Amino acid sequence: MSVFTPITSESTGDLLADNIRAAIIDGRIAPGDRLIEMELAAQFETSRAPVREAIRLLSSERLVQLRRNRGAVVVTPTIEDVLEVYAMRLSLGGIALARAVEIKAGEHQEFSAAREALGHMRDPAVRANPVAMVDADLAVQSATFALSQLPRICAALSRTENEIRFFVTALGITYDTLDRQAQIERHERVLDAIEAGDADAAIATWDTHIQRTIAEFTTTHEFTQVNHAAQGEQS
Amino acid sequence: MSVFTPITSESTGDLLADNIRAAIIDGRIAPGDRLIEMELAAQFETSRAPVREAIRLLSSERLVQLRRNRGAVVVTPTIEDVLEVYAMRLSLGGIALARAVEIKAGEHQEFSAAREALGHMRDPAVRANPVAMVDADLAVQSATFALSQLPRICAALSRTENEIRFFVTALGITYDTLDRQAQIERHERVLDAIEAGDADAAIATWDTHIQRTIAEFTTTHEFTQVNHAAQGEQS
DNA sequence: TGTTCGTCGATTGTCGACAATCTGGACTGG
DNA sequence: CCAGTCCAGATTGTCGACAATCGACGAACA
Repeated sequence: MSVFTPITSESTGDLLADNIRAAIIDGRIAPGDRLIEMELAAQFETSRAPVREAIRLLSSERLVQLRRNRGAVVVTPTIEDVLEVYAMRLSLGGIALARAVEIKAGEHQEFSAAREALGHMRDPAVRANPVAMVDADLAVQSATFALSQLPRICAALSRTENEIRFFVTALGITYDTLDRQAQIERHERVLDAIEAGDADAAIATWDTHIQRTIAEFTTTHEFTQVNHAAQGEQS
Repeated sequence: MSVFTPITSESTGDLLADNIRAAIIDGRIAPGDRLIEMELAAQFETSRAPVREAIRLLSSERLVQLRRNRGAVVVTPTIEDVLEVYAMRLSLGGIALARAVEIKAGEHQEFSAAREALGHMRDPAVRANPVAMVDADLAVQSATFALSQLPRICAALSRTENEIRFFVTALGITYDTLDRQAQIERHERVLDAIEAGDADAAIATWDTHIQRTIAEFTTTHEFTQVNHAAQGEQS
C-alpha cells in the first residue's frame, strides 16, 4: 500500500502557464509586452486553445492584464501594488500561522519541508544572490504557511509570492541592506514558536519580518526613484 | 470629463459564468452536480469554448472543482470552508477599512453607494427574507470595501461573498436569530467611523460584526447537525 | 463467487478554420 | 495643416470536428 505517491501530471495549459509565468517573473518578458496567442502557440508547438487557458490563468494571478478583443499585456507594477500585496501577506500570513499552531496542538505535523527550505537560505551561494535570496525567503514562508492546511489562504499567499518575485525584477528592487542572518533567524523563530504552540510569538515575529521588508522596499525604492529623476535631469 | 462610466461589455465567457454562478449560489445546481460542457453549451446556444472559459473562472472562485479529464463538479462545502472564508473576510476587511479611512483623509469620497445599499437592509421585505438579508448585508460590505480602492483585496473579498452566499443555500444556514437592527447599526457605525477618520472604531465594529456572524453560524450549524443526527437515528 | 481484464460510451483536451473586432496608416476634403 | 473617413493587417472570439482519456459495464477466469 501507498509505495508510490499519486502521479498528477499537470495539464498542458498549466505547463504553459508555468513557463510563461517564469518568463514574466525573471524579466524575459517585460512589463508592457503583449502576449500574442499565435506567437506563443508557435513557440510551444501547440494550438491556441491551451495558450488561451494559460493566459487566463495568469490574468487571474494579476501578472497580465486582459482587455477584451485586445489581448493580454504584462502588467506594469506600481508602488501601490507592492504595498497592497505586502499588506495581504501580512494579514493572511498571520491567520495561517495561528492556524498552524492550532493544528500542531492536535496532531504531529511535518516541519521537514520548512526546515529544509530554511537550510537553502544558509547556502552562501544563495545569500550572495539577491534574487535567489528572495526566492529562498519566500519558499520558507510558503512551506511554513502550508502547515495551516487552509487552501484559500495558501493559494492567495502563493499568488502574492509570484507577484513579489515579479515586482522584484520589474521594479529592480534589491533589498541589499537587509540583514540576511536576522532574516533567517526570524523564520527559525517562527517555526520554533509554532512547534512550541506560541501563536502570539509566531505572529509577532512574522509581523516584524514583513514590516522590515516593507521598510527596506520603501527606502530602496525612494532611492531608485530619486536616482532615476537625477538621471532624467542629466539627459 | 468623466460624465460617463467607461463601457465594458462583458465577454461571453463572463456572462456564462455569471449565469452559472447564480445557479450555483441559489441552489438550482446542487453540490456534487457535474457541469458538462456540451450540455451547458446547448442550453446557452453557444459552442463549448466560452463554456470552458466560464467553468475555469468558477473553478478559480472555488465554486466548482476541476479534475483533469474528468470535468467540473460543484463543490460540497464543509464547516472548515465557512470558517476559513470568514477568517479571510475578517482580516482583509480590516485592511480595506483602514485604507478607506486613509483615502478619506486625503480626498472627498463617495459614500452614496454604501449608504444606498444600507437602505435596502431596512426594507421590511428584505428583512423578512433571510437570503435577501444576507445579500443586502454583503452588498453593504462590498460597497464599503470598495472605498479602499485596493483591487486585489476587493477581488478577494468579492470571491468570499459569492462563497458565503453559496454556503448559505448549500448548507441551509438561516441566521434566524441574528438581530437585524443591530446588524444595520453596525454597518452604519462603520461608515460613520470612516467618514470621521476613526480607523480603530471602524475595524473594531467590523470585527464584532464578523464574530457575531461566525458565532451565529456555529450555533445554528451545530443545531442542524444534531437535528440531522437525530433524524438519522429515527429512521 | 469474486477478481481481473478488455471494451465501449461519454466527456474532456486539442486542433485548424472562420467570423468579429481592434489598431494604425493612408486617403480625402476642408 | 488638420480633421475625419476608410481600408487593410493583425489579433482575438467562436465554432465544429477529431483525438485522447476516463469510468462503467460485462465477460473470462480462478
